[in-house]
Amino acid sequence: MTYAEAKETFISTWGSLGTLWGINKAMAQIQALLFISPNALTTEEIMQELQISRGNTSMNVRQLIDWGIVKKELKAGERKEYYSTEKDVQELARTIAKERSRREIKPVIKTLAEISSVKDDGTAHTKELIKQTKALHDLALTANSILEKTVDHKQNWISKSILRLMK
Amino acid sequence: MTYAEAKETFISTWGSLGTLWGINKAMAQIQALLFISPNALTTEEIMQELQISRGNTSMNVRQLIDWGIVKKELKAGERKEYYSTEKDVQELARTIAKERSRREIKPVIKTLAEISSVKDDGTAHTKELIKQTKALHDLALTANSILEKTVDHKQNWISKSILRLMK
DNA sequence: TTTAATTTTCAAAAATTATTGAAACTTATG
DNA sequence: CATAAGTTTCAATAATTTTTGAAAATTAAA
Repeated sequence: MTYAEAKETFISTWGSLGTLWGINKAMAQIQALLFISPNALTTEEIMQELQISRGNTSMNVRQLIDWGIVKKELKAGERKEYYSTEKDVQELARTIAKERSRREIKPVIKTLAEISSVKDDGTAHTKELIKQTKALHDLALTANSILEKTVDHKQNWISKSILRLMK
Repeated sequence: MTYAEAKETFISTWGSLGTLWGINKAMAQIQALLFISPNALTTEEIMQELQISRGNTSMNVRQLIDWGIVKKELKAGERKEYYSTEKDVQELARTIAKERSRREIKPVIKTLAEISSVKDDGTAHTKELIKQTKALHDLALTANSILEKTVDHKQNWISKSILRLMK
């Protein structure tokens, strides 16, 4: 496999994985490109490499910045903006986990709490709804708590010790 | 909140969450409906409750069956098929984790292994590609391993002991 | 200021993904 | 076997999401 092939495969694989997990392809591919690039890139370079429009690049870079995954870099004496992504995989995972928790999981937990406290009118339907949404609420709380602990844990999350504990 | 409102909110919330995570809305909503239903439902009932077509129902129920989340039930003396979903949230989480690992994570790990073993031609670009995809490969392997351990672990995954260990 | 480089916005177009519904298929029953 | 109940398939259509590109906005330098 040549460098060019490896690069293309990586960017396209990352794009597809993103799509599968509800992240748009351009956004995932921009992140992939920055992730393997030794230096920060300009809008022009991103457009060129991924063959996407200026508007698309601008919007998706902004989203990546909103997610806290990409940073703007300004070079002395240059007008253009340069973009770079978080290079440390663990920090990257932490940031993504934190954001998905904040944006998606926490709001669902709140909704589940409301739903599961619906007044019990004694019917089987209502009883089942309460039982099941309570169980889901519990699971979501615990899973989210682990996610958050993981996120705070500065060193070696996904540590060998946890793995050992689970064997 | 009345039962009807709670039910509607649950189904619609679950559908939206699914969409956000790359699962189609109808599929997520069918699962949600079965999840809070005290008894197994027929195609007709699902269509009726969710206001979706027969074809849509058929295809998405099939997908849920493929994922191992929904089971067909046959009632003695009845021609119709009844569908029910896994009711235990932990078992549900395990099944979903296992499937996403098998379908999505493992193939990516394989690709990352291939990419990261590209021949090092000494350029900065190649060196960075190798370094970064290796790191990602490592992370994915560890994360997937935890997922698998979790899945095998019959009792109390996401257990209090792990939580305690991480505090 | 004025000009020019660069980024952002957003309506329109394109691409993708989901849904419908009717025909084809399957299978249990009289 | 013939019929009817029920399920699946899939081409056409609809809905949604993404992308484009040019105009507007912003900002740095002349």
